[in-house]
Amino acid sequence: MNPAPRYHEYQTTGSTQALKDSEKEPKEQTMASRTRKSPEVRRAEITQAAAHLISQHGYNGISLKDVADMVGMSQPGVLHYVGSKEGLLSLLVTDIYDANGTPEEFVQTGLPGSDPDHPHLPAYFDYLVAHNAGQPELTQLYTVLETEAISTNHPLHDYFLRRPEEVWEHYSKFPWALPDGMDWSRDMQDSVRMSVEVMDGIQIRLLREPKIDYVQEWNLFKDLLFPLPLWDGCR
Amino acid sequence: MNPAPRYHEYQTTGSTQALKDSEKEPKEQTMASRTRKSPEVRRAEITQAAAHLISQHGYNGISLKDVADMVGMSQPGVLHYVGSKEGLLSLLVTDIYDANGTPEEFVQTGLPGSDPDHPHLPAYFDYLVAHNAGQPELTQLYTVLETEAISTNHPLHDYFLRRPEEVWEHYSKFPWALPDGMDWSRDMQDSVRMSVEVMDGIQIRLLREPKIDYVQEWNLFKDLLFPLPLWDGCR
DNA sequence: ATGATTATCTAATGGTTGGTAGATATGGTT
DNA sequence: AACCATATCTACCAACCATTAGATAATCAT
Repeated sequence: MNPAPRYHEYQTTGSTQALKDSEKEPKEQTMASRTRKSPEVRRAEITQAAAHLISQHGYNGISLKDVADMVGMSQPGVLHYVGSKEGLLSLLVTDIYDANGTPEEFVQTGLPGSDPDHPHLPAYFDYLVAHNAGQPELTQLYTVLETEAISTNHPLHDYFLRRPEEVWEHYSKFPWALPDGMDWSRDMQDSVRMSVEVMDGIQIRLLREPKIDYVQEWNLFKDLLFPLPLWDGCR
Repeated sequence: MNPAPRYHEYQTTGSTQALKDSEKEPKEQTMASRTRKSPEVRRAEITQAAAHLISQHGYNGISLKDVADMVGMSQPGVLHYVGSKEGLLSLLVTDIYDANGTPEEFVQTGLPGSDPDHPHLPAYFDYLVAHNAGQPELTQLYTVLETEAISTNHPLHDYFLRRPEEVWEHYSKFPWALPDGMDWSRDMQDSVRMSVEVMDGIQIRLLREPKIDYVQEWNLFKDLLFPLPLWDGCR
């Protein structure tokens, strides 16, 4: 009994992993039947599993085996799609990037009570916060990665290092509506930077007890950063 | 040549580590001479090395070997002091804990212009921020750990989860001076929570380009969170 | 049906990891 | 000078890691 496994016999994975068994996909696999899916579907599954695992354990905290287990295939199976562990992260980032909206989307769409030609910065932040609040896992993923990327040899180190400058330049491309007498480059640099800091701070707080509401918390800060008498006509 | 190493021959460590060679201690070790130090000194060296490495790469991002290399001894040598990798983290935390001041220190010491019997919350935050700004490595260590501890199986997970409540209870023990008509429990809960969020947000931003000044940035927020007309007499 | 393509697998490799066992040498005490 | 306690080392281990090589089977086009 229990002979040396013949070549094409499948084996149940007996993991001693940091991953809790309850977290694994219930992909029972019904022994000896390979399920073959289209690359698009598989890539999506892998991305989703990676997002879930990395948002919880960080990039350094997971292995390709963890992802493979969750998606119900072997570790080299995953590697076939992502090329390397770093490839997994790249795939994840680019995938999320074009699946989520940027300011353009907001500017085109607009928000109730805002002039599409002259969007308001605080209104956009409202939109952004609501968007993030509705995707807690992705938001957590971002928070985890942005701190993990402190390490100079982390694949995303440079990306996050340059982030503030990139954010500012990106925002500067839009014709934001401002209170009378205010100048974008002169007066809004602090506001944008501080708003990002606030959101990062709230996102850390979101992971703690007792729970708070992202939107509600942001509104408290919004009243401070964009006070009503001044921004009355622009909110 | 290159015979099987005899038992008591020392060997130069040939690492293929994630740790840059330039980061290693220049402990040349002059071959075949064990340097024996007092446990207190060694423990301090280990703590310092761990703080440095973990603040940069996270707990998951380093190995005991990394610490050993930096401190100039073998990996089991380090293990002799910390017992396990988790023990290293415990040692680090408790060590930092009693090496750094808590609000008590401030309340006793006071600050220029503040009544020792009735300290002011914004004044304490000024002190705290200045303290943290002066210890960038420890501050970064805190930021890294608090996000890494998102993972439910991270040794510090529960600690950070409970942090907000603990902070509030701790602060609530002091006879803070408040503006007229204000009640600590009723009116200051938001301020305390938001201040912590702001500091966490700033500390993330500190790791990015272009550089900002912690104290200066905090002052911007302080003016918003503790506005002058109201807190005039308490700052 | 046949065959090409390729998604997926098993097996194996070289390296690192945290941790253990036991030898050795060092510094302080007698 | 002899000795003890222990700090530190070398050697070893089992587990895990990312990655490669090559076999196999599922799907699709013909």
